[in-house]
Amino acid sequence: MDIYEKIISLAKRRGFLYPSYEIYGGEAGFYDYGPIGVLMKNNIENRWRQFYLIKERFFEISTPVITPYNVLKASGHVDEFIDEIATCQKCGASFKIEDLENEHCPICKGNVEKGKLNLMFETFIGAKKKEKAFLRPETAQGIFINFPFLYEFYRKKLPFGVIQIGKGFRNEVSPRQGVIRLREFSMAEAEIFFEPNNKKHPKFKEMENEKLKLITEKDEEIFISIGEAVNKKIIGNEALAYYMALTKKFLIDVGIDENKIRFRQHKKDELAHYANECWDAELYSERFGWVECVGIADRSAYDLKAHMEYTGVDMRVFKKYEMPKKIKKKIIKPRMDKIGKKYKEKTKEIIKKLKEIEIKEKIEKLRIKIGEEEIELDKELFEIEEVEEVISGEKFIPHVIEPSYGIDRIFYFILEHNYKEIEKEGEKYVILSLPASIAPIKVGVFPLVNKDGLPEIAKEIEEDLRKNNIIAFYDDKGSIGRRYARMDEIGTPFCVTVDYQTKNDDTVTIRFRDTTEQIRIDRKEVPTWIANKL
RNA sequence: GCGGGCGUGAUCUAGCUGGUUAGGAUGUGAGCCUUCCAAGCUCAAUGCCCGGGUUCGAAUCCCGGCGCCCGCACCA
Repeated sequence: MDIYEKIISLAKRRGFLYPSYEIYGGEAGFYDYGPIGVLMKNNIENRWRQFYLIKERFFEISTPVITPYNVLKASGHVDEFIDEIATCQKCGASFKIEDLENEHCPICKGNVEKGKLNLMFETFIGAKKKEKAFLRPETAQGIFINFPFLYEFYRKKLPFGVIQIGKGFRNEVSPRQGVIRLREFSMAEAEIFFEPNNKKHPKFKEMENEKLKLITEKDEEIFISIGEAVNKKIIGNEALAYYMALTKKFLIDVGIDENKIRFRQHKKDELAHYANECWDAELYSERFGWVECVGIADRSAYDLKAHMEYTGVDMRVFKKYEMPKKIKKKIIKPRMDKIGKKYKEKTKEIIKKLKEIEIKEKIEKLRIKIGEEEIELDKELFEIEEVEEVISGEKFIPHVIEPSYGIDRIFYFILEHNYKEIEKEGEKYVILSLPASIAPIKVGVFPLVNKDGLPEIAKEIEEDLRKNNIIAFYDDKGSIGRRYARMDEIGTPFCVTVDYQTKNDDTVTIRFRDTTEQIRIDRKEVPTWIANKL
């Protein structure tokens, strides 16, 4: 059995993960989180909030999974997600149609069959009059389309960030490798809006010495501080670099092995349609090699611009100059009475066109195009006037930096990186060395033996811990060693044991998962002691 | 999606050249025992992925589906 098989087996046996719909034969690309798995997944997401909501001061929103057609048409997903593919009927190989030179398979010259590959799940809104829709392929669009509200909420100041944790859906061609490639998955995304020419982060100074292992676009591997990487223009801007370093900190915090993290830059041809620079945090698996778990992308103005063009809603922000600029310019003042009389219903269109024309020199005649028709305006139909205009600022579409985390993959890697097998009296013994903050169950509470009032005291302690919002687990089955082993296997960091000494001096032992060492403390201090370790 | 391998209680597996009640280990439950690391004893529950075919008879052979794994393709 290799590490992946061991983990999947453990995960199923101990209630972390179950294959979805198993009694119906299973469904590829879907996994259920069991009782222990949900506790751990929630802990990962809450640690993520600790970083982004608490420390970065971003607010979280929650938007629908079902997304109308137009939204994803505008964002480019409808066109970019539905690939035209060709499949060879002879050898079975598939190609993108644009890679095909003629109607024959480039490998075996067999005939090809053309078809569509739809990566988004389709659905419909409404029972009678059906509007086409999709399950969202990313949570980000929900944030972008709320930009005008959010900009108002943040009192019209850049930069600001908005986060969302939720489900995303991609109808993968062939999902495999368990929770690594799912059709329905959890993602945690932050969208941070910047002025296009000022992608600096206020806390960059604190982070600039953080070192990252980078694989650049040219496939060079370097170990470099983010400060230096930005200086040398290896990473495009401070904001990207900051969130890369923050991502590393987060991953280590939730239990990822520091030596198994690297950041790989997307090459030009693998960039998503919306991104102009992207770094993936990749984690190393003994089974799968390096796997992308976080994408940190500079999406530029792509999304806001797309929604603005599609809906006509202004997604621009206004920035005041420090000193208002005064400029002189010539404008066209149309003689409305004359134009109206001459062109009647076309007047509106003509005025609109005139506003777009820039005047530099004196002119006698104006030529404009309305549809196919060319119209010439004589000089008695307009006047040229020189005016002084005060411009107090400018409007622009903000740029977006987006760290996007695949929660399920991180979940798997935490298990893999913390899975330890040791020998204990000749037998295989499994310990999951999860960080206390991530551990599904925080503390096991046991009576040393099942008599003489010890179980009652242990139950009181468990109750006491739960009153303090600590997930504690009471167990009196089997021997004490077996109970410790059960807790070690699901990563419970501490076990409290009530013994005969407890009856004399009201102290209990606390046993540490990774060292099996024990200390003795007053039983009343147990909840506070545990809480301080989480 | 194509090709190959595989599918036995919750887990790991024996059986698979067709033939009694499908065997073991781990785990689980009940009870006994037990003064700190998967001890022991007694008892119990839980299984041949689904469907069709061949046959007197299928876990076993054949076909289809589903799932898992590997390779190719795909992974915005």
